[in-house]
Amino acid sequence: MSKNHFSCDCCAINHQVVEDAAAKMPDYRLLAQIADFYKILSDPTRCRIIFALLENEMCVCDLAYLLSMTKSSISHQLSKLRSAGIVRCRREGKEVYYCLDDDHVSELIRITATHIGHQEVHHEV
Amino acid sequence: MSKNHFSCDCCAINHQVVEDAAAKMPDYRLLAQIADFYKILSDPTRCRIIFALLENEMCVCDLAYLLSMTKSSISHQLSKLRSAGIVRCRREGKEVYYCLDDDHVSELIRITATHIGHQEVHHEV
DNA sequence: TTGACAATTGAATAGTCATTCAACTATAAT
DNA sequence: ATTATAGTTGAATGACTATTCAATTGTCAA
Repeated sequence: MSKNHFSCDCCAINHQVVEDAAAKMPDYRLLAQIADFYKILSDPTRCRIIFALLENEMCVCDLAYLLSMTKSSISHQLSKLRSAGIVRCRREGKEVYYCLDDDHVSELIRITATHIGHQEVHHEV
Repeated sequence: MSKNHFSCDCCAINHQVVEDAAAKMPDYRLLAQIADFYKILSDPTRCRIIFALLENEMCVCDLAYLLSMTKSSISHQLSKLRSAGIVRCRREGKEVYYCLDDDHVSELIRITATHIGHQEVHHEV
């Protein structure tokens, strides 16, 4: 994606402002983690899974049926959500039940939904 | 990306839970907007731009210098942030200055940074 | 007008990623 | 053991996207 992050093709114009911003900029590792976190939430299927699990745990079949998708693709996405620590699972017989594992995420997604929902009311997007 | 969202390869197991989730699921249009919103935040360059603009407005040169990237790539990303309503700009002579246009976003990204920061080490953001 | 610099833009490239498909594991029931 | 269902997994495919490159616009100064 990036070949060269270490050169720009110009000079800064407002040196003090740039210095201040540089001093407060989080290190790149944390920044990449933040972006990765948002990347997990940036897919409609994963968002729908999170919404589905807000109230109750569900097995893969339930989610596949609810979202009209194959078990395979649901399972792939659940795997990513699990790696990100957003859901966890438990096996019960043949079924594997998934639930949210991070209150922060449901909080965030509720805030965002409300925000965008309110935006819609005033000026349609 | 998706060829067919209208069929699953199984039946639901917990019908009541699925029905409840279906009743509370936001419509797909809102869900896609939520995912799109997160997609904007899911790129490290765009996250860095947002952090850079938390305190002061900056022109494209400043940002390019600060982030060690070309003006062109910064401009491309600013264009996306602008379409998403996250930044706005004003021209002053030859320069174009950008600033954040959405308190909600800076709030969200601060929350997330704190959350992730606390998860691993005690970074202050 | 000319030259220089700031910024934008479109096309091309290379990398990423969601879904599909097929093969596989795990569990339960007969 | 065999069969059926739930779920996982890896590879392939098609779509998407960040950066690069080249060309262009806008503004200022000489």
